[in-house]
Amino acid sequence: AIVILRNRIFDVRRKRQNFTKAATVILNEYFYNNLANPYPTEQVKEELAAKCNLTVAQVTNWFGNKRIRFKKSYSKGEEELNVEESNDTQFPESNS
Amino acid sequence: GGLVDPVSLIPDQSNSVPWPFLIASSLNKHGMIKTRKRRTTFSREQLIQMEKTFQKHPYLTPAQRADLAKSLNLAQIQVQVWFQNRRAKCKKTGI
DNA sequence: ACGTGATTTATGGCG
DNA sequence: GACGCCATAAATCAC
Repeated sequence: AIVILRNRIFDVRRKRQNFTKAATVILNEYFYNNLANPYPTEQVKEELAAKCNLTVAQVTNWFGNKRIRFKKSYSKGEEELNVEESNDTQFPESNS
Repeated sequence: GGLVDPVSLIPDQSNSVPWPFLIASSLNKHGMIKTRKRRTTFSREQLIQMEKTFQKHPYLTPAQRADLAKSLNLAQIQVQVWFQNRRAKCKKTGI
């Protein structure tokens, strides 16, 4: 924890490194065993984090990325849901 | 002994629809599915100005918000949301 | 160049 | 009812 804080303060930039194979296995196991509801509670996140030797924030990020990427890969190749698009909600444009 | 295809680990629930493949979308006033605003990436100047303002006042009054939005050519809601997210980040990093 | 972990806009719910 | 916070979606960044 202190190391993390020091890294922040001293702007220690290091390469983003992937999680260990073991950690990925544990996270995937939970994800696919709970596909109907892949939203671990705070407590479960803590348990997973401990088992994986990760922070809770990292576990949260992992599930966020996993959900959206799984959904994308799953719906890829599936038939399009025909969704009515409405032009009636317009947003203010911003120069970006 | 190779790796198992993760999808084969999916428990047998093929007759029930798993998770958000039935998404509860919100509807607009006409009962149509509302389209989500595309995520815009703010310009460097916009970010610099908002950050500068944030350091002075993490919470904006409506008047300050209106002025800032106007000067950056952003919608007020975008400025408002940016400050909310900025506060959340502040809290997350503990700074 | 891509994959994957992290960060940035935007939404809905709740207090 | 406007506003803040939270968890999250989805796009984007960046190693």
